Amino acid sequence: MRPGTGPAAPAERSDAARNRERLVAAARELIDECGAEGLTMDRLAERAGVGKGTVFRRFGSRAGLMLTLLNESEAAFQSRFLFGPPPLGPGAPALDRLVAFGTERIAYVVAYGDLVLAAEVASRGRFEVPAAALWNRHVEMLLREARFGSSDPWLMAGSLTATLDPGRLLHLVREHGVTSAQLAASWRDLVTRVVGGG
Amino acid sequence: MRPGTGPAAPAERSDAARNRERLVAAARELIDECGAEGLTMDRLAERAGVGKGTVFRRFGSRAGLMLTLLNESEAAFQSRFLFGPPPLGPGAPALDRLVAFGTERIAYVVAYGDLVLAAEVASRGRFEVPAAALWNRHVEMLLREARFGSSDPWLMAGSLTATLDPGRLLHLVREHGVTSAQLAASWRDLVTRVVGGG
DNA sequence: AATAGAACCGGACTACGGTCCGTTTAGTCT
DNA sequence: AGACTAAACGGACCGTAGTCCGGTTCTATT
Repeated sequence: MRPGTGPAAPAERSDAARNRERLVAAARELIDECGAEGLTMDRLAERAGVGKGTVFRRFGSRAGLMLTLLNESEAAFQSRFLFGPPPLGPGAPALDRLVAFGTERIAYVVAYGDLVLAAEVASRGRFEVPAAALWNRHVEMLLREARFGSSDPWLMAGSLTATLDPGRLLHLVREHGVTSAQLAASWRDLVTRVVGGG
Repeated sequence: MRPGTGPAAPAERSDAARNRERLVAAARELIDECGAEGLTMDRLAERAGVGKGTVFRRFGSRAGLMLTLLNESEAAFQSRFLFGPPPLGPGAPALDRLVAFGTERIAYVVAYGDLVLAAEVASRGRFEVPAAALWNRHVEMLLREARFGSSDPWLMAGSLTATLDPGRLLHLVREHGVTSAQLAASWRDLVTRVVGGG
């Protein structure tokens, strides 16, 4: 993905770089025009003027493509809760950070909607997304910091993040008219009880 | 699905009934032989000696088929927590019933594994499963009964049941070696804190 | 029993994600 | 420059879920 990341990254070939740019640009166009569900791998290949094999070489799968498209904003979100200002970033009490984490995640999911959904389709991949492991650990750390006693904090963190599942959140918003504010309030309530009850 | 269910159920034609039985039997055979992922709609049609269109007429989709196959055991589970003996059924304190509900659900999901997973693939269908709505209401009722104060009990019930997502549970069991007992303990801890903190 | 029409049947067809492998091309080394 | 190698390329190909429609079979009505 990012050349220069590893110690022995073998330098991306120029034609590959050109095609990657074309593909990403074409993908953004298609999503603007037809929505995320209108983006098929065949159409993308045709639009970008490359073969279908090239698309899969780049991104591995449709989910991988979506992940790439989300990469920027996803990375921004991560650095915000890892290094950013409180209450999301370090410096605030753990409970406040937990509440902020959920609130921001809800806003993120609601904003990017279909894209997030499409990124987690791969039946096997729904829990292999590297970001998911990071969130889990982050929440686990905050639980420990909040003196979360007894029981396995890692499992509890998984339960809490499961609550933020994009499919669920978007379903509630779109089919039941639930607002982001209500979701955030419910999250606050949940984590407050979980942390407070320890 | 079940003839005679509705007030004006137009009586299933005999050939349709015969084919339905053949299909269900063939589906069970195929799952025994190849596992749930080895059951394709084409193979099923061939095995049952009917056309592919017939399969889709009966079940609507692959997820619908899986739901049909699960129907019996699912119905048994439902009647157990609706009418069965305590602590799962009525008669026990709400918190005990909540704990029992999660424990039993976890056991159910781990037992039926792939089948449950296959039943909820349909991206749109993951929350349209009628049973899901029932569980949600059941948990909501128990929360209210436990004097769950402040915040929306329906949303909180949704959060709690999201925790029991089959994909998540099976991932933990299969990829991380978590046991049903650990999952049940985590669930007990979660609901205890949620109810206790109200 | 004959008839009409609804329900059912089958399998060809489409769209899609993903794989494969023979061909081409960008870098590198002499 | 010329040759060599590894990587990238492209599009034919596959398996799958789901749709469609012309032909067939059942059931109700008379």
